[in-house]
Amino acid sequence: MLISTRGRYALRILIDMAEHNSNKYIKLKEIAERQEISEKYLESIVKELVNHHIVVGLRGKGGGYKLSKAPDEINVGEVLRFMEGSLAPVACLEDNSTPCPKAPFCRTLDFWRGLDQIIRNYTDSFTISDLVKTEEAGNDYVI
Amino acid sequence: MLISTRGRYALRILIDMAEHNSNKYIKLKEIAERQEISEKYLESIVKELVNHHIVVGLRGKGGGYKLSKAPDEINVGEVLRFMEGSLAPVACLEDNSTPCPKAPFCRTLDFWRGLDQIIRNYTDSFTISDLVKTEEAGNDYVI
DNA sequence: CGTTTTACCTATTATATCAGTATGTTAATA
DNA sequence: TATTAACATACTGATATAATAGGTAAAACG
Repeated sequence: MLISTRGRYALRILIDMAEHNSNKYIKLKEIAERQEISEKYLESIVKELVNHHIVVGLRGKGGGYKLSKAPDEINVGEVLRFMEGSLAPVACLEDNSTPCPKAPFCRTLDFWRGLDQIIRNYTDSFTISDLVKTEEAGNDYVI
Repeated sequence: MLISTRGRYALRILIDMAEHNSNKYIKLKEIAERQEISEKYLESIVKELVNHHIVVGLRGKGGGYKLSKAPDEINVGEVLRFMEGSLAPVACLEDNSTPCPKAPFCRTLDFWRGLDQIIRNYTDSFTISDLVKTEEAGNDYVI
């Protein structure tokens, strides 16, 4: 049931961009260094964020990436869903899945539907701005 | 985020046993035929159910497996958790995980904790008896 | 007693996905 | 025209999944 690095890193990229948001383009190299993730690997992840119009890229000097909308307009569930392909717990609940012939007799289908729904509701209730550091909240854990 | 066949098949085995519960031992071959799953593969799954005292086995003629407790005493979340190893969405929330040094600054930890919790609450709210066919409910889907 | 039956035990394997690396190309700026 | 940084494509090692194969132990039956 683990969320892969693609989904997790995508959130970290977006949070990083939201926290360093100055309307300028941010180099991927900067993000990679701050987040301690391979720049090359991040490229493949940012590519998807660009394809889904969550961020925009600009090439050349002074280029980089920036958010294409406000952090509170970027839905966490949506991002996770396209980065992971799906968040459904079983294949038959994924989009574009071929209808299961056993569905009419399936004892577990409603259980899985319910699980799928609560995951959907929960993840959809967050935006990137909900995950961004506010004041010094992040240090409350330190004694 | 997919639940593997081990978790799904385990539920199907338990539901099958609950529906054919006559206090007698049921041969794995029967279950394998009804569920259309390889008997050999089911063996490795039932083994875990035996280890966790959910079912008991008896060898020889007239042997097989039966539930070691009533269906309404078998918790779905518990079964899924030990069959899957864990249902946590991120490794740092799994049992016995080494503490993450970044936890104090992690922007996403609370989000993942919340997700883990709703999955836990939901799956723990079901028992096998909730999944068993009641009357002809399973055919309600058929027009 | 010995044959059948069925659970139990220990490898081995094909396939796919994950997580990343490597190398090169295009476009924007200075 | 050189530099910068995004964009594109191909490849790779490791790991997990979903099984299969082949055997051993114990309970019943005749």
